[in-house]
Amino acid sequence: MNLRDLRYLLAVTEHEHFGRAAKASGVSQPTLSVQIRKLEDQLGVILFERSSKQAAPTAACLQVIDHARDAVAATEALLASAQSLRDPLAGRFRIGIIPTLAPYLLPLIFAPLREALPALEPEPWEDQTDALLERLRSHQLDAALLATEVDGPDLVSRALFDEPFLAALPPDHPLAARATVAEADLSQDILVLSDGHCLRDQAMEACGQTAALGGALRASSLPTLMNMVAAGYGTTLIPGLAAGAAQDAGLTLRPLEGRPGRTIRIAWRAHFPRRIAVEAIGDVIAERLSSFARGAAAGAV
Amino acid sequence: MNLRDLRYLLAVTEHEHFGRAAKASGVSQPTLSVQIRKLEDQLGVILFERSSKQAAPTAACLQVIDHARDAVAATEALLASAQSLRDPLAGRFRIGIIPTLAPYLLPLIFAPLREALPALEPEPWEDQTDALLERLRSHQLDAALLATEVDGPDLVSRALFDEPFLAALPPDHPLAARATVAEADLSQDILVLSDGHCLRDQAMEACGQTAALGGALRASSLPTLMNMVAAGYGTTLIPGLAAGAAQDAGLTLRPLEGRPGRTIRIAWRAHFPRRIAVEAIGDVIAERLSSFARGAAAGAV
DNA sequence: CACCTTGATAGGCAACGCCTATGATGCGAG
DNA sequence: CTCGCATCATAGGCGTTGCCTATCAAGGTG
Repeated sequence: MNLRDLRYLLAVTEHEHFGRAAKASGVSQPTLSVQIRKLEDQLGVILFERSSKQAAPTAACLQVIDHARDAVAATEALLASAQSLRDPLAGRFRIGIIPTLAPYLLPLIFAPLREALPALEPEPWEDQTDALLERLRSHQLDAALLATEVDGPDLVSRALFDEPFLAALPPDHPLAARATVAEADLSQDILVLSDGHCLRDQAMEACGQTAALGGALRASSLPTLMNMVAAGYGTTLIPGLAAGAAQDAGLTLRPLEGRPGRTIRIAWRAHFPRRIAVEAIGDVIAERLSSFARGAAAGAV
Repeated sequence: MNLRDLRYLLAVTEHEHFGRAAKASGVSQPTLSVQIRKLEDQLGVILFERSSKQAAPTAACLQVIDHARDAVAATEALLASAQSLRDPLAGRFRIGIIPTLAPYLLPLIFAPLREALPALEPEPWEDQTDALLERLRSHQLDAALLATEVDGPDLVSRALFDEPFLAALPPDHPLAARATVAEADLSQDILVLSDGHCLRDQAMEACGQTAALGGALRASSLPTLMNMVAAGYGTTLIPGLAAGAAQDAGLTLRPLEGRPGRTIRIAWRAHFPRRIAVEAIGDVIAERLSSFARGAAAGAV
């Protein structure tokens, strides 16, 4: 059975006339006769009572036609639904973002995203790198903004911008007197985030593996960490985009010698079909952050 | 777009795997690949994210698939509905019956009909001949039991049995003394039915056109007519099947000389597709009434 | 590095749907 | 009563489509 046949059935039922139904369906009358006849054979039921005047739907036809209408309506709804999904730059887009980036990046890119991709409905999802990768691989996310390279061959990524690290100090800390700070100097009393944050690993790598082992306090979030530094418990290393928040928290910031930092990347599944949307989002973020990267580089000199 | 494609879509979505979906659909994997690809082109939407491991439905696919399910379900409902309508001897059968026949015939044929055609659901409709013919022509009836020939070429009929007329008299009527009655004798004080009843015309024809002109009383139904006769207002002519009811009403019945009567026919549209059901019903009625016809003939001797 | 699995592609074949032309039937007007 | 005009059905030819098998390309795994 074919949807075309059901449309023919609806047409003949509506017109009660093969010729007019054929014209309305855009086919010839014999075509309609043959197809309706086939349908009748398949169903084992006479659908129309033919006479030289008209083709009257039988009771069986009237009982069957509601289902035909349902089927045709469903396929038309399907088509309409597909129509609205055609634009890869439109619709829901679930994007994961790591916690040390989300609160500082999202406010910067919301407006540009809305302007560049007005039909896109980004749904941010904040979690740590491993969780994001798992959700990405299980199709629960469309893309993710990370500060690390992605492994496996099933995922690919593209660098969007470099985010320098800054030394964050209590205002009365000895290092606050310097214009720039060496990473090694921080390692003495550096505080880091709790397990799972990529920033924790990056900070420890930048300042030497043994750093922070003495610190029993491990903040579960960047704001917490900044408050702990402000309270004088030690120093830390913060990503550049959090500079404003750090200053609001009363921290003193200093560029790091050698300008260490992390690269923010957008990652997606290699076979993800809306790659166009991924690239477009990447473009918007890279464009928006290009001035930031330059400014940070300038400030570090 | 084709229903087959929608089934393929459902299969791949269910299995998330082209090979297994192909096997489940009873086609080869390339067939499925090509058809799904075509569907994607038609819809302008990527439905599956292919990898070497699996074919994961995209968000667009998941949004579209409900409609596909609806369409497939509707066509299956259609098929099931048609299945149940396949037997022309099953289901509703709207049969018109004239009022001077219905109350006396129906009790006789209900049981035989039920036995011979257990799946048939007869729906009797009682009305006068003209109304029945109109409803028959407008497809509001499937067949009609009449006492007249049908005109036009769009209707056909088949005789089922002959129903003799009987003279119905008040017990104290002079004619009640005779064993048989001549029609001409009745015309003096015959009472007839109101306009529209074919029995009225037949009675008047049997007894001469001018008969009953003097009678201002024209009963609207046969029971009324019989009661009027019983009350002594005159005589009448009743169809044989009503004999029992007439006797119950206290009338004296006498055979008519020359054994006039009417032929009960079943009529239907020439193109009516359930002719088999019509014939089957006709067979049952003719069979049931064959003994009656013989008995009536015997009684008239 | 070979092998296995995945989905995609190519070529050939049969079936199907469509067309035009024609037939059969019924109805109405002259 | 017959001719003409409707109706729907049938026949033959043609192009498209869907399907198959065989093969390819890519990824992952021993």
